[in-house]
Amino acid sequence: MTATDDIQDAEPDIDDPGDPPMPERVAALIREQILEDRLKPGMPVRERILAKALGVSRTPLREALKILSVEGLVDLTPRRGAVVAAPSPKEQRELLQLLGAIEGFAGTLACDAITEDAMKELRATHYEMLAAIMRGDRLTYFRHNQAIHRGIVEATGNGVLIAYHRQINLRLYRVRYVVNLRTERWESAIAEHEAILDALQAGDKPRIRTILEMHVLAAFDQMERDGKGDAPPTARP
Amino acid sequence: MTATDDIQDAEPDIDDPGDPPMPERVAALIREQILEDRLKPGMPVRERILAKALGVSRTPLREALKILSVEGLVDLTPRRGAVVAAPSPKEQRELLQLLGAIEGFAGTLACDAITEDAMKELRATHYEMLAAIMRGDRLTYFRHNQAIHRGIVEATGNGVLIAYHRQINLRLYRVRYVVNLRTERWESAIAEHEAILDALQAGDKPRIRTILEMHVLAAFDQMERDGKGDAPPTARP
DNA sequence: TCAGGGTTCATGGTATGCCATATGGCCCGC
DNA sequence: GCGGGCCATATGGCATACCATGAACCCTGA
Repeated sequence: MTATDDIQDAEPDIDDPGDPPMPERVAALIREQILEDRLKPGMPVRERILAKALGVSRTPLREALKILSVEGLVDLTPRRGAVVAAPSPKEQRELLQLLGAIEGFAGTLACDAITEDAMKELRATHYEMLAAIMRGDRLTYFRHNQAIHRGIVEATGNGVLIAYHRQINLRLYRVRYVVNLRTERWESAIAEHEAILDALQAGDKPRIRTILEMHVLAAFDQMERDGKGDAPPTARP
Repeated sequence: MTATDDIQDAEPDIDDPGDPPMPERVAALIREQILEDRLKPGMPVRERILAKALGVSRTPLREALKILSVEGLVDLTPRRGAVVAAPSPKEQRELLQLLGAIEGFAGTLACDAITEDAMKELRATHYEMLAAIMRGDRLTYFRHNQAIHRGIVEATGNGVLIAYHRQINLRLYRVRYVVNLRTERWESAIAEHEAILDALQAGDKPRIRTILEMHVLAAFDQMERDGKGDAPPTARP
């Protein structure tokens, strides 16, 4: 199955001249395909074919690829085109470390900046997450889990922090998704989340920072131990 | 003076088909122009003119602009083209906060990871920085200052961390340059640097983190107090 | 003289065509 | 029979041409 077969049945064209520039719209579409795992890591992205599939020319598509390249979602090698980025375990761990550091720092800022309402919303999301666990709905659990982390960062009101957190999260989305799906450490994850929210409410900055920095890596190291069961890269020529 | 007048006397063309792809080379050139303040914040970047000045077509130039846009060095508005990014004071502070957070975290990692040689090299650079101060050579001081911070991050061996640190630093380069040129707090900056290196050698993680997180913001708040004397944006029609 | 509208020009956006190169298959020679 | 080199083809890279849109300027009428 080629990269294009996966995307063939997407919107045939996107000629809607809405506000956002076309390259960014194209980038968003490809991003989506990557996140949904329809474009799998290591899979080559063929310009002509994908451009035709999306109903755009090669020019905006190439610009979209440049965007995704800087974002770290695709690897652009000089004369060999673009392949969906397949972070090595080492790189995954580095990204998770950075993610943890950013969230930890955001936590300390959020201790001062978070509003009552936002705090309540986080608690509410936490309960929804618990509900999803009860139902064994791993996808919903994952979504709420992400929402909580995102919520903490957004509570800082630091737009730059939010943007970079989002970007790094994108690069890890697939990994984290797989991890969250396979890992059985729900109980400890829940405990950590509760500790995070408590520390946030109490304004205990060192504590929330420590927990958040460790929390993200925990699931990864769990996976490493399991033997990183993951779909192999390099799908096909 | 237009954006192109500034760049007119650059290399007439860059047809050297070296390894790095042309859009990245073009991006590097524009980056350089921005960092050297020849392309000033708020200044529009005209595709055709700049492309001709650089001896390339519009296509790779546009791709370069997309790269720089994701990096945050230029702002790309839908039908109005690209302008050199002019971070607001708020955004500058947010970026500095994030930079401090990354360096602080890197410091804690470096406590464990740094080698003897790297440590000695940092000390050496520190002394070179002191020498530059003695001579009143602000530019050299600035370079060595940056080198020390970069060195700490690089000592972690975390490639992702290094890359993001570099990127954020680029977005702030001009600002930090101006700040370092105007500020008179050399003494306290030196003291902080010495404290950083001591903490690093002693492996005092909480201390190095605290210092680094504050250190970067200090100069900025100094500038804020001075009344952010900076070249005004929006240079020409 | 000033204001409004229309026209024109320049600029960014997109599509397409040509070129160089990398890859895969095939043929020839050992 | 197997291996290496050559050729064909497809792919990415760049340049260019065309199109649509935004802005500035001028002309005209009040």
